[in-house]
Amino acid sequence: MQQHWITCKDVSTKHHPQHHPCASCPGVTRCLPLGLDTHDLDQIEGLFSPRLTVKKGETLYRCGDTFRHLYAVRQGCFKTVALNAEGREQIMGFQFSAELLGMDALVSNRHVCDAVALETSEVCPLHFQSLESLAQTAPTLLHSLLRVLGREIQREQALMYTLGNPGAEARLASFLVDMSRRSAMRGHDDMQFNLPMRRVDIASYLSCRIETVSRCLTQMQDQGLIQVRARAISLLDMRALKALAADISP
Amino acid sequence: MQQHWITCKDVSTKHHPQHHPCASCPGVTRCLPLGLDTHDLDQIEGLFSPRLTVKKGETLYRCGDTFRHLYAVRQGCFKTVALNAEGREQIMGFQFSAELLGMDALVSNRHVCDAVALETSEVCPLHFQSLESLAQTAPTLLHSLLRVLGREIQREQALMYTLGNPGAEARLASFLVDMSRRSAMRGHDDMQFNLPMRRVDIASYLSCRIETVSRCLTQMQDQGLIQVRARAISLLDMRALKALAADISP
DNA sequence: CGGTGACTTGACACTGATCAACTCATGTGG
DNA sequence: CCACATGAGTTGATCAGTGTCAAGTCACCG
Repeated sequence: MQQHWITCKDVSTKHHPQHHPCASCPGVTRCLPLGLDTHDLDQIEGLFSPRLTVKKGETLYRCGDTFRHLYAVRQGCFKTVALNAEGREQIMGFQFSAELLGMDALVSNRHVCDAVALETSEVCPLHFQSLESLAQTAPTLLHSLLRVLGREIQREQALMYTLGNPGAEARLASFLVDMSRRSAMRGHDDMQFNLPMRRVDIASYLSCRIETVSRCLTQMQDQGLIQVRARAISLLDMRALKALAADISP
Repeated sequence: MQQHWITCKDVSTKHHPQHHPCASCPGVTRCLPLGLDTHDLDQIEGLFSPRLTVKKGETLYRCGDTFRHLYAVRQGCFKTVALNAEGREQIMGFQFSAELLGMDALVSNRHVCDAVALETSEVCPLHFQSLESLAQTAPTLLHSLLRVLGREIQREQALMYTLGNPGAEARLASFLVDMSRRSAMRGHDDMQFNLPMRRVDIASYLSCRIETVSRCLTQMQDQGLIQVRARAISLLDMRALKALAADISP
Protein backbone atom coordinates (compact mmCIF):
# COMPACT_ATOMS: atom_id res chain seq x y z
CA MET A 1 0.00 0.00 0.00
CA GLN A 2 1.30 3.40 -0.89
CA GLN A 3 1.72 6.37 1.34
CA HIS A 4 -1.20 8.75 1.65
CA TRP A 5 -0.66 12.44 1.12
CA ILE A 6 -3.56 13.89 3.01
CA THR A 7 -2.99 17.59 3.30
CA CYS A 8 -6.45 19.08 3.08
CA LYS A 9 -7.18 20.59 6.47
CA ASP A 10 -10.75 21.66 5.83
CA VAL A 11 -12.63 20.71 8.96
CA SER A 12 -15.58 19.50 6.97
CA THR A 13 -13.69 16.91 4.95
CA LYS A 14 -13.86 13.33 6.05
CA HIS A 15 -11.38 10.58 5.17
CA HIS A 16 -12.68 7.30 3.92
CA PRO A 17 -10.62 4.31 4.95
CA GLN A 18 -11.41 2.38 1.77
CA HIS A 19 -9.08 1.94 -1.17
CA HIS A 20 -10.10 3.12 -4.60
CA PRO A 21 -11.20 0.39 -6.88
CA CYS A 22 -11.21 2.55 -10.00
CA ALA A 23 -12.43 -0.47 -11.90
CA SER A 24 -15.68 -0.33 -9.96
CA CYS A 25 -16.04 3.46 -10.07
CA PRO A 26 -18.98 4.57 -12.18
CA GLY A 27 -16.77 7.22 -13.79
CA VAL A 28 -13.82 4.98 -14.59
CA THR A 29 -14.08 5.29 -18.34
CA ARG A 30 -14.47 9.05 -18.28
CA CYS A 31 -11.94 10.05 -15.64
CA LEU A 32 -8.16 10.16 -16.01
CA PRO A 33 -7.63 6.42 -16.64
CA LEU A 34 -9.30 6.67 -20.01
CA GLY A 35 -7.71 4.04 -22.19
CA LEU A 36 -5.48 2.52 -19.54
CA ASP A 37 -5.02 -1.25 -19.38
CA THR A 38 -5.55 -3.14 -16.15
CA HIS A 39 -1.91 -2.98 -15.17
CA ASP A 40 -1.84 0.81 -15.52
CA LEU A 41 -5.10 0.94 -13.63
CA ASP A 42 -3.50 -0.91 -10.71
CA GLN A 43 -0.71 1.63 -10.71
CA ILE A 44 -2.93 4.67 -10.83
CA GLU A 45 -5.05 3.41 -7.99
CA GLY A 46 -1.93 3.63 -5.87
CA LEU A 47 -1.83 7.37 -6.61
CA PHE A 48 -5.16 8.13 -5.05
CA SER A 49 -5.20 9.30 -1.50
CA PRO A 50 -8.30 8.24 0.41
CA ARG A 51 -11.44 9.90 -0.80
CA LEU A 52 -12.60 13.17 0.70
CA THR A 53 -16.12 14.32 1.36
CA VAL A 54 -16.78 18.05 1.00
CA LYS A 55 -20.08 19.32 2.30
CA LYS A 56 -22.31 21.67 0.37
CA GLY A 57 -20.99 25.21 0.41
CA GLU A 58 -17.56 24.29 1.74
CA THR A 59 -14.28 24.53 -0.15
CA LEU A 60 -12.06 21.72 -1.43
CA TYR A 61 -9.21 24.18 -1.86
CA ARG A 62 -8.82 27.92 -1.78
CA CYS A 63 -7.12 30.49 -3.91
CA GLY A 64 -3.48 30.64 -2.79
CA ASP A 65 -3.34 27.08 -1.41
CA THR A 66 -0.28 25.08 -2.36
CA PHE A 67 -0.96 22.71 -5.23
CA ARG A 68 -0.38 19.06 -4.37
CA HIS A 69 -3.30 17.14 -5.82
CA LEU A 70 -5.59 17.04 -8.76
CA TYR A 71 -9.06 15.96 -7.71
CA ALA A 72 -11.36 13.65 -9.62
CA VAL A 73 -14.98 14.33 -8.70
CA ARG A 74 -16.46 10.96 -7.80
CA GLN A 75 -19.86 12.23 -6.84
CA GLY A 76 -21.51 15.63 -6.60
CA CYS A 77 -20.39 18.86 -8.17
CA PHE A 78 -18.27 21.98 -7.68
CA LYS A 79 -17.86 25.50 -8.91
CA THR A 80 -14.45 27.13 -9.33
CA VAL A 81 -14.32 30.83 -8.49
CA ALA A 82 -11.51 33.26 -9.22
CA LEU A 83 -11.34 36.55 -7.37
CA ASN A 84 -8.94 39.43 -7.71
CA ALA A 85 -7.49 41.93 -5.27
CA GLU A 86 -10.50 44.25 -5.64
CA GLY A 87 -12.81 41.40 -4.73
CA ARG A 88 -14.65 40.80 -7.99
CA GLU A 89 -15.65 37.14 -8.22
CA GLN A 90 -15.83 35.25 -11.49
CA ILE A 91 -17.09 31.68 -11.86
CA MET A 92 -14.56 29.87 -14.06
CA GLY A 93 -16.36 26.56 -14.38
CA PHE A 94 -18.55 23.84 -12.97
CA GLN A 95 -17.22 20.34 -12.38
CA PHE A 96 -19.40 17.24 -12.20
CA SER A 97 -18.62 13.64 -11.39
CA ALA A 98 -15.82 12.07 -13.45
CA GLU A 99 -14.39 15.52 -14.19
CA LEU A 100 -11.08 16.83 -12.89
CA LEU A 101 -10.36 19.80 -10.63
CA GLY A 102 -7.20 21.76 -9.95
CA MET A 103 -5.48 22.09 -13.32
CA ASP A 104 -5.31 25.86 -12.89
CA ALA A 105 -2.37 25.42 -10.52
CA LEU A 106 0.09 23.52 -12.72
CA VAL A 107 2.41 26.45 -13.38
CA SER A 108 2.41 28.52 -10.25
CA ASN A 109 2.04 25.61 -7.80
CA ARG A 110 -0.71 27.65 -6.15
CA HIS A 111 -4.38 27.40 -6.82
CA VAL A 112 -5.81 30.53 -8.40
CA CYS A 113 -9.43 29.59 -7.73
CA ASP A 114 -11.61 28.52 -4.86
CA ALA A 115 -13.30 25.17 -5.45
CA VAL A 116 -16.66 25.18 -3.71
CA ALA A 117 -18.98 22.18 -3.43
CA LEU A 118 -22.45 22.93 -4.80
CA GLU A 119 -23.77 19.86 -3.05
CA THR A 120 -22.15 17.44 -0.65
CA SER A 121 -19.57 15.74 -2.83
CA GLU A 122 -16.87 13.11 -2.90
CA VAL A 123 -13.50 13.55 -4.60
CA CYS A 124 -10.51 11.29 -5.23
CA PRO A 125 -7.29 13.27 -4.60
CA LEU A 126 -4.53 12.40 -7.04
CA HIS A 127 -1.01 13.26 -5.91
CA PHE A 128 0.40 15.18 -8.82
CA GLN A 129 4.12 14.61 -8.30
CA SER A 130 3.53 10.87 -8.14
CA LEU A 131 1.37 11.06 -11.22
CA GLU A 132 4.12 12.90 -13.06
CA SER A 133 6.74 10.34 -12.00
CA LEU A 134 4.54 7.44 -12.96
CA ALA A 135 3.86 9.01 -16.35
CA GLN A 136 7.58 8.53 -17.06
CA THR A 137 7.19 4.79 -17.03
CA ALA A 138 3.62 4.27 -18.24
CA PRO A 139 3.15 5.60 -21.78
CA THR A 140 -0.61 5.19 -21.72
CA LEU A 141 -0.80 7.15 -18.48
CA LEU A 142 1.27 9.97 -19.95
CA HIS A 143 -0.97 10.00 -22.98
CA SER A 144 -4.08 10.14 -20.79
CA LEU A 145 -2.63 12.96 -18.74
CA LEU A 146 -1.88 14.99 -21.85
CA ARG A 147 -5.37 14.33 -23.15
CA VAL A 148 -6.89 15.50 -19.88
CA LEU A 149 -4.94 18.75 -20.00
CA GLY A 150 -5.82 19.12 -23.66
CA ARG A 151 -9.47 18.67 -22.85
CA GLU A 152 -9.27 21.46 -20.28
CA ILE A 153 -7.66 23.75 -22.86
CA GLN A 154 -10.40 22.87 -25.31
CA ARG A 155 -13.14 23.43 -22.71
CA GLU A 156 -11.82 26.90 -21.96
CA GLN A 157 -11.53 27.78 -25.63
CA ALA A 158 -15.11 26.71 -26.24
CA LEU A 159 -16.20 28.87 -23.32
CA MET A 160 -14.26 31.87 -24.65
CA TYR A 161 -16.02 31.40 -27.95
CA THR A 162 -19.38 31.29 -26.19
CA LEU A 163 -18.61 34.41 -24.17
CA GLY A 164 -17.80 36.17 -27.41
CA ASN A 165 -21.35 35.64 -28.55
CA PRO A 166 -23.32 38.87 -28.24
CA GLY A 167 -26.75 38.36 -26.73
CA ALA A 168 -27.34 36.80 -23.35
CA GLU A 169 -29.89 34.41 -24.82
CA ALA A 170 -27.27 32.77 -27.04
CA ARG A 171 -24.87 32.33 -24.13
CA LEU A 172 -27.59 30.88 -21.92
CA ALA A 173 -28.68 28.47 -24.65
CA SER A 174 -25.05 27.40 -24.97
CA PHE A 175 -24.88 26.84 -21.23
CA LEU A 176 -28.02 24.70 -21.21
CA VAL A 177 -26.83 22.58 -24.14
CA ASP A 178 -23.53 22.04 -22.34
CA MET A 179 -25.29 21.03 -19.14
CA SER A 180 -27.43 18.62 -21.16
CA ARG A 181 -24.40 17.04 -22.83
CA ARG A 182 -22.66 16.56 -19.50
CA SER A 183 -25.81 15.15 -17.93
CA ALA A 184 -25.81 12.56 -20.70
CA MET A 185 -22.10 11.88 -20.09
CA ARG A 186 -22.97 10.91 -16.55
CA GLY A 187 -25.59 8.53 -17.86
CA HIS A 188 -28.51 10.76 -16.93
CA ASP A 189 -31.28 12.30 -18.95
CA ASP A 190 -30.13 14.90 -21.47
CA MET A 191 -33.55 16.53 -21.87
CA GLN A 192 -34.41 16.96 -18.22
CA PHE A 193 -32.02 17.70 -15.40
CA ASN A 194 -31.37 19.80 -12.34
CA LEU A 195 -29.11 22.82 -12.24
CA PRO A 196 -27.13 22.48 -9.02
CA MET A 197 -25.88 26.08 -9.06
CA ARG A 198 -27.63 29.31 -8.15
CA ARG A 199 -28.79 31.75 -10.80
CA VAL A 200 -26.16 34.21 -9.69
CA ASP A 201 -23.46 31.62 -10.44
CA ILE A 202 -24.83 31.08 -13.92
CA ALA A 203 -24.87 34.85 -14.40
CA SER A 204 -21.24 35.22 -13.36
CA TYR A 205 -20.19 32.28 -15.53
CA LEU A 206 -21.92 33.83 -18.55
CA SER A 207 -20.77 37.37 -17.76
CA CYS A 208 -24.16 38.91 -17.21
CA ARG A 209 -26.49 39.77 -14.30
CA ILE A 210 -28.85 37.52 -12.41
CA GLU A 211 -31.86 39.48 -13.65
CA THR A 212 -30.81 38.85 -17.23
CA VAL A 213 -30.51 35.11 -16.61
CA SER A 214 -33.93 35.09 -15.00
CA ARG A 215 -35.55 37.08 -17.80
CA CYS A 216 -33.93 34.97 -20.52
CA LEU A 217 -35.10 31.74 -18.90
CA THR A 218 -38.65 33.11 -18.72
CA GLN A 219 -38.43 34.27 -22.30
CA MET A 220 -37.15 30.91 -23.54
CA GLN A 221 -39.95 29.23 -21.66
CA ASP A 222 -42.52 31.54 -23.27
CA GLN A 223 -41.08 30.61 -26.66
CA GLY A 224 -41.54 26.92 -25.87
CA LEU A 225 -37.85 26.13 -25.92
CA ILE A 226 -37.56 25.00 -22.32
CA GLN A 227 -39.59 24.49 -19.20
CA VAL A 228 -38.32 25.91 -15.93
CA ARG A 229 -39.45 25.02 -12.44
CA ALA A 230 -36.97 26.45 -9.95
CA ARG A 231 -33.71 24.57 -10.69
CA ALA A 232 -35.37 21.80 -12.66
CA ILE A 233 -34.97 22.32 -16.39
CA SER A 234 -36.61 20.51 -19.29
CA LEU A 235 -35.32 21.09 -22.79
CA LEU A 236 -38.26 21.05 -25.17
CA ASP A 237 -36.59 22.02 -28.44
CA MET A 238 -32.96 20.95 -28.50
CA ARG A 239 -32.53 21.82 -32.18
CA ALA A 240 -33.62 25.41 -31.62
CA LEU A 241 -31.40 25.70 -28.54
CA LYS A 242 -28.36 24.48 -30.44
CA ALA A 243 -29.11 26.91 -33.24
CA LEU A 244 -29.34 29.73 -30.70
CA ALA A 245 -26.10 28.66 -29.03
CA ALA A 246 -24.07 28.80 -32.26
CA ASP A 247 -21.08 27.10 -30.60
CA ILE A 248 -17.93 25.82 -32.18
CA SER A 249 -18.00 22.25 -33.41
CA PRO A 250 -17.61 19.89 -30.42
CA MET B 1 20.26 13.76 -37.83
CA GLN B 2 16.64 12.92 -37.25
CA GLN B 3 13.91 12.53 -39.78
CA HIS B 4 11.95 15.61 -40.74
CA TRP B 5 8.17 15.57 -40.55
CA ILE B 6 7.31 18.35 -42.90
CA THR B 7 3.62 18.24 -43.54
CA CYS B 8 2.65 21.85 -43.92
CA LYS B 9 1.67 22.34 -47.53
CA ASP B 10 1.05 26.05 -47.43
CA VAL B 11 2.60 27.38 -50.60
CA SER B 12 3.99 30.38 -48.81
CA THR B 13 6.04 28.44 -46.29
CA LYS B 14 9.72 28.08 -46.92
CA HIS B 15 11.99 25.44 -45.44
CA HIS B 16 15.24 26.49 -43.94
CA PRO B 17 18.05 24.02 -44.35
CA GLN B 18 19.69 24.95 -41.04
CA HIS B 19 19.53 22.98 -37.84
CA HIS B 20 18.08 24.55 -34.75
CA PRO B 21 20.63 25.58 -32.26
CA CYS B 22 18.15 26.21 -29.46
CA ALA B 23 21.06 27.29 -27.32
CA SER B 24 21.58 30.29 -29.59
CA CYS B 25 17.88 31.08 -30.02
CA PRO B 26 16.93 34.39 -28.41
CA GLY B 27 13.84 32.71 -26.93
CA VAL B 28 15.57 29.65 -25.51
CA THR B 29 14.84 30.41 -21.88
CA ARG B 30 11.19 31.23 -22.50
CA CYS B 31 10.22 28.51 -24.97
CA LEU B 32 9.57 24.85 -24.21
CA PRO B 33 13.09 23.98 -23.01
CA LEU B 34 12.68 26.12 -19.94
CA GLY B 35 14.78 24.52 -17.24
CA LEU B 36 16.31 21.81 -19.40
CA ASP B 37 19.98 20.89 -19.02
CA THR B 38 22.32 20.81 -22.00
CA HIS B 39 21.78 17.11 -22.60
CA ASP B 40 18.01 17.53 -22.75
CA LEU B 41 18.52 20.50 -24.99
CA ASP B 42 20.47 18.34 -27.44
CA GLN B 43 17.60 15.87 -27.48
CA ILE B 44 14.88 18.41 -28.00
CA GLU B 45 16.72 20.00 -30.88
CA GLY B 46 16.32 16.68 -32.65
CA LEU B 47 12.55 17.13 -32.40
CA PHE B 48 12.42 20.30 -34.39
CA SER B 49 11.68 20.02 -38.05
CA PRO B 50 13.35 22.71 -40.14
CA ARG B 51 11.98 26.15 -39.51
CA LEU B 52 9.10 27.47 -41.54
CA THR B 53 8.48 30.99 -42.72
CA VAL B 54 4.86 32.11 -42.92
CA LYS B 55 4.20 35.35 -44.73
CA LYS B 56 1.98 38.07 -43.37
CA GLY B 57 -1.68 37.18 -43.71
CA GLU B 58 -1.09 33.52 -44.53
CA THR B 59 -1.96 30.55 -42.34
CA LEU B 60 0.36 28.20 -40.49
CA TYR B 61 -2.49 25.73 -40.06
CA ARG B 62 -6.21 25.78 -40.58
CA CYS B 63 -9.21 24.65 -38.62
CA GLY B 64 -9.70 20.94 -39.34
CA ASP B 65 -6.06 20.22 -40.21
CA THR B 66 -4.60 17.09 -38.67
CA PHE B 67 -2.50 17.86 -35.62
CA ARG B 68 1.11 16.77 -35.93
CA HIS B 69 3.23 19.60 -34.58
CA LEU B 70 3.29 22.20 -31.94
CA TYR B 71 4.93 25.36 -33.21
CA ALA B 72 7.28 27.60 -31.30
CA VAL B 73 7.19 31.12 -32.69
CA ARG B 74 10.79 32.07 -33.32
CA GLN B 75 10.09 35.46 -34.79
CA GLY B 76 7.01 37.47 -35.63
CA CYS B 77 3.48 36.92 -34.38
CA PHE B 78 0.21 35.14 -35.05
CA LYS B 79 -3.46 35.30 -34.24
CA THR B 80 -5.55 32.18 -33.67
CA VAL B 81 -9.11 32.37 -34.95
CA ALA B 82 -11.98 29.98 -34.23
CA LEU B 83 -15.03 29.95 -36.44
CA ASN B 84 -18.24 27.96 -36.20
CA ALA B 85 -20.61 26.53 -38.78
CA GLU B 86 -22.53 29.83 -39.03
CA GLY B 87 -19.30 31.64 -39.82
CA ARG B 88 -18.85 33.80 -36.73
CA GLU B 89 -15.15 34.39 -36.15
CA GLN B 90 -13.63 34.76 -32.72
CA ILE B 91 -10.00 35.62 -32.03
CA MET B 92 -8.80 33.19 -29.35
CA GLY B 93 -5.33 34.63 -28.80
CA PHE B 94 -2.20 36.30 -30.10
CA GLN B 95 1.16 34.51 -30.07
CA PHE B 96 4.51 36.26 -30.09
CA SER B 97 8.04 34.97 -30.35
CA ALA B 98 8.98 32.30 -27.81
CA GLU B 99 5.32 31.38 -27.37
CA LEU B 100 3.75 28.11 -28.46
CA LEU B 101 0.98 27.46 -30.99
CA GLY B 102 -1.30 24.49 -31.55
CA MET B 103 -2.22 23.25 -28.08
CA ASP B 104 -5.91 23.49 -28.97
CA ALA B 105 -5.61 20.23 -30.92
CA LEU B 106 -4.29 17.88 -28.23
CA VAL B 107 -7.56 16.02 -27.68
CA SER B 108 -9.23 15.85 -31.05
CA ASN B 109 -6.05 15.57 -33.12
CA ARG B 110 -7.49 18.29 -35.31
CA HIS B 111 -6.85 21.98 -35.04
CA VAL B 112 -9.93 23.94 -34.05
CA CYS B 113 -8.46 27.32 -34.99
CA ASP B 114 -6.78 28.96 -37.93
CA ALA B 115 -3.34 30.32 -37.10
CA VAL B 116 -2.69 33.43 -39.19
CA ALA B 117 0.59 35.32 -39.34
CA LEU B 118 0.16 39.01 -38.45
CA GLU B 119 3.56 39.72 -39.92
CA THR B 120 6.00 37.55 -41.80
CA SER B 121 7.08 35.08 -39.15
CA GLU B 122 9.30 32.11 -38.46
CA VAL B 123 8.23 29.05 -36.47
CA CYS B 124 10.00 25.93 -35.21
CA PRO B 125 7.70 22.91 -35.75
CA LEU B 126 7.93 20.40 -32.93
CA HIS B 127 6.73 16.89 -33.75
CA PHE B 128 4.33 16.10 -30.95
CA GLN B 129 4.47 12.29 -30.99
CA SER B 130 8.23 12.43 -30.75
CA LEU B 131 7.99 14.98 -27.98
CA GLU B 132 5.61 12.71 -26.08
CA SER B 133 7.93 9.71 -26.50
CA LEU B 134 10.95 11.67 -25.44
CA ALA B 135 9.11 12.94 -22.38
CA GLN B 136 9.03 9.32 -21.20
CA THR B 137 12.78 9.27 -20.80
CA ALA B 138 13.60 12.89 -19.95
CA PRO B 139 11.96 13.95 -16.67
CA THR B 140 12.84 17.61 -17.11
CA LEU B 141 11.30 17.58 -20.57
CA LEU B 142 8.08 16.06 -19.25
CA HIS B 143 8.00 18.66 -16.52
CA SER B 144 8.52 21.45 -19.05
CA LEU B 145 5.78 20.09 -21.27
CA LEU B 146 3.33 20.00 -18.37
CA ARG B 147 4.30 23.52 -17.41
CA VAL B 148 3.72 24.74 -20.94
CA LEU B 149 0.23 23.20 -21.02
CA GLY B 150 -0.43 24.57 -17.55
CA ARG B 151 0.58 28.02 -18.71
CA GLU B 152 -1.89 27.82 -21.58
CA ILE B 153 -4.65 26.82 -19.14
CA GLN B 154 -3.69 29.74 -16.93
CA ARG B 155 -3.61 32.16 -19.86
CA GLU B 156 -7.11 31.17 -20.90
CA GLN B 157 -8.43 31.45 -17.37
CA ALA B 158 -6.97 34.93 -17.02
CA LEU B 159 -8.65 35.88 -20.30
CA MET B 160 -11.99 34.48 -19.14
CA TYR B 161 -11.67 36.59 -16.03
CA THR B 162 -10.93 39.66 -18.12
CA LEU B 163 -13.88 39.02 -20.43
CA GLY B 164 -16.09 38.81 -17.35
CA ASN B 165 -15.23 42.41 -16.57
CA PRO B 166 -18.11 44.64 -17.54
CA GLY B 167 -17.00 47.79 -19.31
CA ALA B 168 -15.00 47.76 -22.52
CA GLU B 169 -12.48 50.18 -21.02
CA ALA B 170 -11.45 47.68 -18.34
CA ARG B 171 -10.99 44.91 -20.89
CA LEU B 172 -8.97 47.14 -23.18
CA ALA B 173 -6.76 48.28 -20.30
CA SER B 174 -6.21 44.63 -19.44
CA PHE B 175 -5.26 43.92 -23.03
CA LEU B 176 -2.74 46.77 -23.13
CA VAL B 177 -1.15 45.73 -19.84
CA ASP B 178 -0.83 42.18 -21.18
CA MET B 179 0.76 43.41 -24.41
CA SER B 180 3.16 45.48 -22.35
CA ARG B 181 4.13 42.54 -20.16
CA ARG B 182 4.77 40.35 -23.18
CA SER B 183 6.74 43.08 -24.91
CA ALA B 184 8.98 43.14 -21.85
CA MET B 185 9.25 39.32 -21.94
CA ARG B 186 10.71 39.61 -25.42
CA GLY B 187 13.23 42.09 -24.11
CA HIS B 188 11.53 45.11 -25.64
CA ASP B 189 10.15 48.27 -24.14
CA ASP B 190 7.16 47.76 -21.86
CA MET B 191 5.95 51.36 -22.05
CA GLN B 192 6.06 51.80 -25.79
CA PHE B 193 5.32 49.16 -28.38
CA ASN B 194 3.52 48.37 -31.60
CA LEU B 195 0.26 46.48 -31.85
CA PRO B 196 0.71 44.08 -34.77
CA MET B 197 -3.00 43.29 -35.05
CA ARG B 198 -5.87 45.27 -36.55
CA ARG B 199 -8.42 47.03 -34.38
CA VAL B 200 -11.06 44.56 -35.49
CA ASP B 201 -8.94 41.70 -34.13
CA ILE B 202 -8.62 43.43 -30.78
CA ALA B 203 -12.38 43.97 -30.78
CA SER B 204 -13.10 40.30 -31.46
CA TYR B 205 -10.58 39.21 -28.84
CA LEU B 206 -12.23 41.46 -26.24
CA SER B 207 -15.77 40.65 -27.35
CA CYS B 208 -16.79 44.11 -28.45
CA ARG B 209 -16.99 46.13 -31.67
CA ILE B 210 -14.26 47.92 -33.52
CA GLU B 211 -15.95 51.29 -32.87
CA THR B 212 -15.87 50.63 -29.16
CA VAL B 213 -12.16 49.82 -29.26
CA SER B 214 -11.52 52.98 -31.22
CA ARG B 215 -13.56 55.16 -28.89
CA CYS B 216 -12.01 53.67 -25.77
CA LEU B 217 -8.49 54.24 -27.09
CA THR B 218 -9.36 57.86 -27.82
CA GLN B 219 -10.94 58.25 -24.42
CA MET B 220 -7.94 56.75 -22.62
CA GLN B 221 -5.71 59.08 -24.58
CA ASP B 222 -7.83 62.08 -23.57
CA GLN B 223 -7.48 61.00 -19.95
CA GLY B 224 -3.71 60.94 -20.32
CA LEU B 225 -3.40 57.19 -19.75
CA ILE B 226 -1.91 56.33 -23.11
CA GLN B 227 -0.79 57.87 -26.34
CA VAL B 228 -1.99 56.37 -29.60
CA ARG B 229 -0.58 56.93 -33.04
CA ALA B 230 -2.05 54.34 -35.38
CA ARG B 231 -0.67 51.03 -34.09
CA ALA B 232 2.05 52.59 -31.97
CA ILE B 233 1.05 52.72 -28.32
CA SER B 234 2.72 54.50 -25.43
CA LEU B 235 1.59 53.74 -21.92
CA LEU B 236 1.75 56.94 -19.89
CA ASP B 237 0.19 55.82 -16.62
CA MET B 238 0.77 52.15 -16.02
CA ARG B 239 -0.55 52.29 -12.47
CA ALA B 240 -3.89 53.69 -13.58
CA LEU B 241 -4.11 51.16 -16.40
CA LYS B 242 -3.53 48.27 -14.04
CA ALA B 243 -6.15 49.63 -11.68
CA LEU B 244 -8.60 49.86 -14.57
CA ALA B 245 -7.77 46.34 -15.73
CA ALA B 246 -8.54 44.77 -12.35
CA ASP B 247 -7.06 41.41 -13.44
CA ILE B 248 -6.41 38.36 -11.35
CA SER B 249 -3.03 38.21 -9.69
CA PRO B 250 -0.40 37.16 -12.28
C1' DC C 1 -3.29 59.83 -58.46
C1' DG C 2 -7.18 56.92 -57.62
C1' DG C 3 -8.49 52.92 -55.14
C1' DT C 4 -8.60 50.21 -51.23
C1' DG C 5 -8.69 48.91 -46.56
C1' DA C 6 -7.96 50.51 -41.80
C1' DC C 7 -9.53 53.53 -38.64
C1' DT C 8 -12.26 57.36 -36.48
C1' DT C 9 -16.24 59.97 -35.34
C1' DG C 10 -21.17 61.02 -34.93
C1' DA C 11 -26.26 59.97 -34.34
C1' DC C 12 -29.44 56.88 -32.80
C1' DA C 13 -31.49 52.46 -31.09
C1' DC C 14 -31.56 48.76 -28.13
C1' DT C 15 -29.73 45.33 -25.05
C1' DG C 16 -28.80 44.59 -20.59
C1' DA C 17 -27.33 46.86 -16.00
C1' DT C 18 -29.22 48.97 -12.07
C1' DC C 19 -32.46 49.79 -8.49
C1' DA C 20 -36.54 48.52 -6.24
C1' DA C 21 -40.49 45.83 -4.98
C1' DC C 22 -42.38 41.57 -4.58
C1' DT C 23 -42.98 36.29 -4.14
C1' DC C 24 -41.55 32.09 -2.43
C1' DA C 25 -39.21 28.55 0.18
C1' DT C 26 -36.56 27.51 4.20
C1' DG C 27 -35.10 27.72 8.78
C1' DT C 28 -35.28 29.69 13.65
C1' DG C 29 -36.94 30.61 18.06
C1' DG C 30 -40.53 31.87 21.24
C1' DC D 1 -47.63 26.40 15.61
C1' DC D 2 -46.93 30.87 14.22
C1' DA D 3 -44.08 35.11 13.66
C1' DC D 4 -40.13 36.38 11.72
C1' DA D 5 -35.77 36.61 9.34
C1' DT D 6 -33.12 35.18 5.50
C1' DG D 7 -31.74 34.08 0.95
C1' DA D 8 -33.10 32.81 -3.79
C1' DG D 9 -35.52 34.12 -7.52
C1' DT D 10 -38.82 36.95 -10.44
C1' DT D 11 -40.64 41.08 -12.41
C1' DG D 12 -41.01 46.05 -13.50
C1' DA D 13 -39.17 50.83 -14.52
C1' DT D 14 -35.45 53.48 -15.82
C1' DC D 15 -31.05 54.59 -17.77
C1' DA D 16 -26.18 53.95 -19.33
C1' DG D 17 -23.11 51.61 -22.26
C1' DT D 18 -22.51 49.65 -26.67
C1' DG D 19 -24.02 48.00 -30.91
C1' DT D 20 -25.44 49.60 -35.38
C1' DC D 21 -25.41 52.43 -39.33
C1' DA D 22 -23.47 56.08 -41.87
C1' DA D 23 -20.08 59.42 -43.17
C1' DG D 24 -15.65 60.94 -43.26
C1' DT D 25 -10.35 60.75 -42.58
C1' DC D 26 -6.06 58.63 -43.09
C1' DA D 27 -2.35 55.71 -44.78
C1' DC D 28 -0.68 52.73 -48.02
C1' DC D 29 0.00 50.60 -52.70
C1' DG D 30 -0.33 49.85 -57.45
